[in-house]
Amino acid sequence: MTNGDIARTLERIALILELKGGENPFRIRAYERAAVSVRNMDKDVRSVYEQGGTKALQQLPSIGKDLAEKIEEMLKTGKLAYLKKQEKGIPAGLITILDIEGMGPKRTKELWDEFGIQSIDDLEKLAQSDELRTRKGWGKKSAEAILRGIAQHRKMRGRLPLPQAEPLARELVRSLQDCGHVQRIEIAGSVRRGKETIGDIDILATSDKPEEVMAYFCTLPQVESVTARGRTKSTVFLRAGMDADLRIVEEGAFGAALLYFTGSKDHNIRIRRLGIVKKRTLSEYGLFAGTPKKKGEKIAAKTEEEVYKAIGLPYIEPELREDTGEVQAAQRGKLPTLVQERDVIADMQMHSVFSDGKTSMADMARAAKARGLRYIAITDHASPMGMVKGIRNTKKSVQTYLEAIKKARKQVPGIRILAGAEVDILKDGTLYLNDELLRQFDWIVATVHQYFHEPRKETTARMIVAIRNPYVHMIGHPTARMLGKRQGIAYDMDTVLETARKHSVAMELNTSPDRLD
DNA sequence: GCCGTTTTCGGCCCGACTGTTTTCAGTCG
Ligand SMILES: Nc1nc2c(ncn2[C@H]2C[C@H](O)[C@@H](COP(=O)(O)OP(=O)(O)OP(=O)(O)O)O2)c(=O)[nH]1
Ligand SMILES: [Mg+2]
Ligand SMILES: [Mg+2]
Ligand SMILES: [Zn+2]
Repeated sequence: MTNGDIARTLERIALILELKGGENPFRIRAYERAAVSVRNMDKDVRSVYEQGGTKALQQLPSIGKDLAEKIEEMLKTGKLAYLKKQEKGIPAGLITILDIEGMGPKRTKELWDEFGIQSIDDLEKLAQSDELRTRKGWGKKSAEAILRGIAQHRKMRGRLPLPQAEPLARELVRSLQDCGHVQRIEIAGSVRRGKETIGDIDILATSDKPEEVMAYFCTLPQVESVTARGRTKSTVFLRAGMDADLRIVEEGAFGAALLYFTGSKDHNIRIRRLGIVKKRTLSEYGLFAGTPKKKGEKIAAKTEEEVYKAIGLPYIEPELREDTGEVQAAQRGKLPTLVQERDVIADMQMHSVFSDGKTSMADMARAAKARGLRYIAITDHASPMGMVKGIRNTKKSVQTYLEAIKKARKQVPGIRILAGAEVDILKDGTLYLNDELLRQFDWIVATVHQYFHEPRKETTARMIVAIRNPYVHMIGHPTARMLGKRQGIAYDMDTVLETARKHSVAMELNTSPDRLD
């Protein structure tokens, strides 16, 4: 079980407890929080457990004694008796109904109890029939909303990788700017936080004519259907197969609203609790004295910095706002400095037309020089896989490649060009190129391109063998994952990182949009 | 179920939109 598997199991427990009803909502929330915590954690839960047992698990945020034991059971057996027990009597399809917009646990349970629906298809038939309307509280519009929700669900593409979602968000912003009544406008939510995958697009704006902008938003050509439309907030379903939310606020509350709408939800809750401690209330409208019911004067709202400052925190970068310890770090003045684009002084992973690249070595060197990079490494593929063009495991092939690099150096003076290669790590951890060939390079990037599903222990050993190879300088795209397509390979990351540190081998932070590895 | 400048019990974020509601529950951000 990976962190993701554990998170999904905890989430499932939360959903089932909600569906059954009568459960303490805060207990349900505890399962949800734990799921988010495990999913966002930079540590591998299995490694934590193997090193420190349930005691160590309990040190993890939102994991206490009970959940530590449940996680232990999951890691040991791959199953969880508690979930099995709770699941009894709950049809599997029932939980999928919760994916329909507007169908929460209460309404789903009601229709299950009253009409015996067990799946989205059952729900659809019910909403199309006259039967539903016989029940108090379920009118014509309710049935329509259900059918709309089901139609959206069937076209929904699920969480999209950031590089696919961000252009959609930018396009929406451009469209809204054309409306003429938009003053400020920002992308918020998970896109602004730079999350790897995006559930929906969130946009915040100010306007002199909010109603008109909302009407404009809901009738954009990108919009397939409208889920909710109010004065300050609307939700639409895009033809692209994803939701978009627009929030419009007063100029004077833009900072507080941006803070709220950027999230994450758990970050919001964390900083709102800091407010409560000081007898203050934080919402998207600002930081106020008093409680929600007895709200006093406004203390801060204009900018995010101002709001953070008023609750005693320095500005926290959106990328850090996941409630993974950033608030505590901020309180202690220990926030990390994030890498900026201007920090990049070299490109150590570049593919030319010699393998799967689209550009010549010389053209890339020129472009790098123009961007002010100090040096680059050409790292064409060296892979045994037939379909990958590139460097072969022969003296002649390597010679041809190195000569091409030499030629590029002559063509583009004024930037250092390292002779590198991205060499496949074979099943046993050895490299595709033999040592005699490897030693002719300046820079060796070792990467996994096959045998993705080997057992964890073997993969850990395989990575260690690769790192110990004296010719290897860097492990490229360390987990080999592809966002939305392929899970990363599983190994004991802590042990591998420790080995890499010991041997001074770099771990690449691969920023290819579909890897973010 | 978790957690602690409210420390081991008693809280747990705050507000918008929808529908059929005569006063608010459910769902969602
Ligand atoms: N205070 C508070 N804020 C919330 C809550 N739910 C959502 N938000 C805020 C923070 C979120 O980042 C923002 C947008 O909500 P989304 O549901 O779109 O979440 P987000 O964009 O973070 O992730 P996503 O990729 O869309 O799943 O709204 C909540 O329950 N409480
Ligand atoms: Mg979102
Ligand atoms: Mg949203
Ligand atoms: Zn690769």
